[in-house]
Amino acid sequence: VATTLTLPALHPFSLPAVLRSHGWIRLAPSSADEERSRLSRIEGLRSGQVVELVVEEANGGVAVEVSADLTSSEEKEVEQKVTWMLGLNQDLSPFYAVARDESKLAHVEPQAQGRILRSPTLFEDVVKTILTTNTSWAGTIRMVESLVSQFGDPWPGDRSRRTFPTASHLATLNDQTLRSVARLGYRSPFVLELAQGVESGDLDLEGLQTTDEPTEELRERLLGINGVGAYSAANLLIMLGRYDFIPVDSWARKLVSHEWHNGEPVRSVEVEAAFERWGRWKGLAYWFWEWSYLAGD
DNA sequence: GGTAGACCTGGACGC
DNA sequence: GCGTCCAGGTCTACC
Repeated sequence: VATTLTLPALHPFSLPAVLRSHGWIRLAPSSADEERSRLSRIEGLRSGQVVELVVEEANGGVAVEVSADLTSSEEKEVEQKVTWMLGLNQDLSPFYAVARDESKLAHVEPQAQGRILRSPTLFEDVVKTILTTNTSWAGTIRMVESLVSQFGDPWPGDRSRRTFPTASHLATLNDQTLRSVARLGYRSPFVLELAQGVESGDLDLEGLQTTDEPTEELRERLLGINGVGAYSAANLLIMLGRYDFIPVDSWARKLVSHEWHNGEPVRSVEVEAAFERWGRWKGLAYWFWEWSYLAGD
């Protein structure tokens, strides 16, 4: 460890809660220990330097151990990336205020749930989201791992560990390579087109992290990406801190079906309707709901 | 504006 | 062994 940065977090904060927020932590180049108390990730900086970041909870915020000495601008970049990934500055108190009176959500505040793990760039999250569609979770893990191991930049400390590939690198590939090497199947042209759009500047994904435009317009932009449909757009909006839509997939339908419809099949309208009363917190209420199906009732 | 059918891939299942 | 199905959907072509 050459550099240690400490970053504050808005209270309440729990690193394990963020790392458990969904499966993202299991996708390369991120990983965690068994207890989900420690995040490790290989990250490429704008300077070209590739580092390992190890994040642990400390003093109500986090301590970030970096494998190399950093310039001040590199330090700032790491701070920004980790802050975004973990949502350190997210204020969820309005959500907690409405969640207190709902027994199925009463756990969120005491357990500091509500932050959802993000990738450092929206580009990476869009790619990963596209790679969750119409496949099994094992398939998603495999496809992401292929992209990283084939097209990521190696970390000098252990060259078998690599960064998530940049848009500019992926943009140079062709459809056949993504199919035959990374085994992305029909998703290959989606990922390629996305990378090329970002690389050319036609698609300003990273600007969406901070835009204040209405959620509906943001959603339309996301839907404009080939390969991103209703589910993916809702998923990405949640990562952007907009909770007005529910990412309805087969899993969501199963949960809602067992929660309120006796296990009978439900459509997406039923899923949406079930959380309508949560307004702008709809997506979070869905995400952190204490499902009876999972509790084994 | 709503809905069949096709779509890569690999693992699970039936026979 | 081999065919079929389908998994944390989306696009296109039609109504």
